[in-house]
Amino acid sequence: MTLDAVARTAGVSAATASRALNGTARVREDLRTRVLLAAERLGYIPNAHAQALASAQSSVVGVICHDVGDPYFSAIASGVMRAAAARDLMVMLASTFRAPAREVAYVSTLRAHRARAILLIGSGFEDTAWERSMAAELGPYRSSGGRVAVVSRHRSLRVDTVLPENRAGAAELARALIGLGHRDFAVLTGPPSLTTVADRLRGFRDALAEHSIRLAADQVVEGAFTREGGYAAAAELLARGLRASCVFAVTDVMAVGALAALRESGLRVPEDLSLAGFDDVPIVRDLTPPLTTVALPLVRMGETVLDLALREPRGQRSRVERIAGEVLLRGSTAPWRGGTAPPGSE
Amino acid sequence: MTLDAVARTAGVSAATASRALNGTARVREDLRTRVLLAAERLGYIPNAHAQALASAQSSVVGVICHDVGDPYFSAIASGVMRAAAARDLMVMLASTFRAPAREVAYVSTLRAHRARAILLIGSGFEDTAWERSMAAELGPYRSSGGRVAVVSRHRSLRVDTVLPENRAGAAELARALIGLGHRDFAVLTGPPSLTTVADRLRGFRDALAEHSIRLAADQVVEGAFTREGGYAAAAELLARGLRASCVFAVTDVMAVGALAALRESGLRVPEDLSLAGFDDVPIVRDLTPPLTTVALPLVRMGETVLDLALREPRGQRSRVERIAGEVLLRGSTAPWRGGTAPPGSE
DNA sequence: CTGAAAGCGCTTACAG
DNA sequence: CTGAAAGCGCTTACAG
Repeated sequence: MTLDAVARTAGVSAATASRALNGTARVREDLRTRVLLAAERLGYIPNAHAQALASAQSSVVGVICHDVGDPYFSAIASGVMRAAAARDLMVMLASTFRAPAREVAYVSTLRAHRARAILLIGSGFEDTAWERSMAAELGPYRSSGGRVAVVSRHRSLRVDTVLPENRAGAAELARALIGLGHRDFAVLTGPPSLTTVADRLRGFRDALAEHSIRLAADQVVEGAFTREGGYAAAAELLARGLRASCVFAVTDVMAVGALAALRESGLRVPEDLSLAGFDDVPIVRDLTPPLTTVALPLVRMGETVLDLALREPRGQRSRVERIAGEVLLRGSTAPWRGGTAPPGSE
Repeated sequence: MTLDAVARTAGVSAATASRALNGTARVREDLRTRVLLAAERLGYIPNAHAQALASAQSSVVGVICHDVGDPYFSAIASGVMRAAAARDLMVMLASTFRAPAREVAYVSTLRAHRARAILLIGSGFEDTAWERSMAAELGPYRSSGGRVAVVSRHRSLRVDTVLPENRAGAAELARALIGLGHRDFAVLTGPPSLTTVADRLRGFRDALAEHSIRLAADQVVEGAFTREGGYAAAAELLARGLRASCVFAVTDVMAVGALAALRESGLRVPEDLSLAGFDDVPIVRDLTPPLTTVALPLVRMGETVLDLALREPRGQRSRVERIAGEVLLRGSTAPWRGGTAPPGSE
């Protein structure tokens, strides 16, 4: 079924059929009707590739995340999908399974598909080699009209960014925890090359420093950015000898794993140990106890990043949409030792 | 950057350049090298649309699910992504947000994109009108070489299917629960037009009937297929007057909502009431108590459905890959009233 | 408003 | 093994 066939059975030229079907130009009413009818009758479906080739623009946007199976990305992706549907765009989704090289390769593939926009979800890497090759892909893409937007800080990419305030959020969380009376902390952290990890750790540390609290080196344990990573990190922390009354896992997903590990070792949360995460992925409010965390509006961030990518740029500068995190004190954190905490928090 | 430009700077014809780049035919070694070098130097990226148009085949597969934000779909999608990556295929993902009409529309769009395969994830609808329009899309697509595969039962679609044994799984769960001594059950169910809901409900009911247990009409409450749906359904059940010692939510996601509602009303799980779900989505083992459920290998199902779609069909018959569910008795279900249950289960 | 024609960037018989 | 040429199925100036 081609346009030509439709045109022929409608008794018009392909040009007219195209215009009638797409509404790109005025077409005499009766011709229009005939074309539409013919298309309907023949079950005509346009060839998106031919359209893209002829018009030099496609209706797909590319989204690259680390793993759709992770609730953080799945929530953001959900927001992107919603925004894409509203604009009649299709989404090409790629999971890198956390391999930076694959991320670059996917950008290249997305360029081949002439994606109207490319969205990088998920933390950037503080890795010069990676940045260089990523920039090498993104540069030509953008100068040929492609739009790029990212979620999270990507150091030198200079692209439109939806920027969760990781540092401020972690700092505020730390202050709230201090407000509960805690003075000894441990941190379960992720791969240090991820900007998200670096920022959260730094914010947390800075806020502790405000109160002259130091984070002992052996109380900071690194793990993979997954539930299993959180589990292993917590186990390692216990093996090293826990000297904290409160543990901060830099993501909720890690916190979930940590909770399991702590439980298995016989520790009660929050009675023996408080635990906090970051992100507020959908499930953590349903844990027992519900997890204290820094809430990010993940779905909205997904909508925003697509909007940002597609919105007409006004100048040279890349735009940054800051997203504040909201500290949610829930059941997984308790006042220290039965509550010597001051009433007003902080 | 076009193929022609590469060919020209390499001093060969476009045909040769194409063959060298794609490895589709033998090319004299020195020419091949020159082409590859030229492409590299020019930063050549092929136009996937032109390739698809000229070769009449694309390298994308389409996936339609209800909502990527839901852990069930996100896990399956993760499996699809992995399988797609292994085959160097890109995935076009669509979320219908549970609107059947949108599902049909997406199939049409995917046809326009000449997707090599279309995967329908998520339950079918027992709705004749829907089936008719879906079949009207799928038929022409398949006879023009498109592959289709689905997860879950889609009544009359006659396509390759990854079929979780919902009925058998729910029946086995019921037997295990009866084995714990329970005799009074309530069910939190989803939209009855979904085949998944119908099958699970039926399997559960049938197994109860084997033991002459009837499910009272007012103890079966319908809710949306979401956490909120489960929450509301549980609340409604309580409002009607709970007369069960064990509640079965037809999906884990609903069970999570139900657990919250039960808790809020002051009921303890499993001391006052046992609760079970279905699917074993990643989080439920981390709930407190961990949820009893029927485990489905979701990620593997995602891999399987893509493999199935792409595997060369051998005959006319559609293939069915049955997936057994494994009953996992965890902490959310307890023996009835302190355990009159027989030792061996069942 | 309508149509003939060129062109989008590739691939692939078809000759050589 | 290599190249000239046709063709994939559209869109869109350009005339009329």
